[in-house]
Amino acid sequence: MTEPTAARVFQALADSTRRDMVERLTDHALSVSALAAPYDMSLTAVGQHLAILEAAELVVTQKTGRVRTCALTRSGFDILEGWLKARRSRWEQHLDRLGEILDDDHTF
Amino acid sequence: MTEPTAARVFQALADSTRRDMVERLTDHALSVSALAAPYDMSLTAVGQHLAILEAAELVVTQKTGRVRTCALTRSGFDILEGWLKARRSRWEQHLDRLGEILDDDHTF
DNA sequence: ACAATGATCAAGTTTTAACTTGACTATTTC
DNA sequence: GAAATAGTCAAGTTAAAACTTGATCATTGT
Repeated sequence: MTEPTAARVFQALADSTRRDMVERLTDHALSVSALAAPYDMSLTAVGQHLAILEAAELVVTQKTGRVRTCALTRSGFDILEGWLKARRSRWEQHLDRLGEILDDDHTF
Repeated sequence: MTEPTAARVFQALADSTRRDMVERLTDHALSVSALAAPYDMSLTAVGQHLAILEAAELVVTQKTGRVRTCALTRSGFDILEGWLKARRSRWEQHLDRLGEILDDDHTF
């Protein structure tokens, strides 16, 4: 619902449990309980993580009967990629100037 | 140095001040004071943010005299891109299965 | 019908991250 | 060599995430 800014996506992926959820959802969709199974935390907590992943548009869910099924969705990842590409292209325009200041070959 | 895992990079970029710092460093290298100038916080706080960006290998710094110059560096961004690409490619192998469960065209 | 399952809500606690203060060091500049 | 500038350190506070507990609800299986 809320707009999936880069802020939301980075915040969502900053947590290791949520990154692991994304990891596991990469292979197959899962119910909330199935998603929760490996973690040593309450189902409520998992639901809270899920809400954050949904707000970041990394995950979509759909409730059928009493089961909510969770799957990855594209938009959050697209935002991430867009953010990266934007910075990569701006960086390339300024190589020269940075080179003058830091003659470190790791310089972005 | 600490290894720049995806965890560190996402955590670093989860904070809006740090994202803004990256934003500003995209155009030109800056001293710590210059970097701190726009923010309504102590120089110490800025130094702490900087340390996090360095640990994530998004920024490199170099002290010459009493001035520390900060510039973007490649590795953190490469890790981010690698993480994204890895998930994109694994996702493509499972389109079919997800399609069965959620017939939502937003499905990742 | 009733028990079990899957999930959700409101309201608290705990843990972690962000930020502050005050003192201190090293380099310049006057 | 004194004063201003640039940055750093240790230790504390504040604010924000992460997580819990104890209900509650709707759906499904017996």
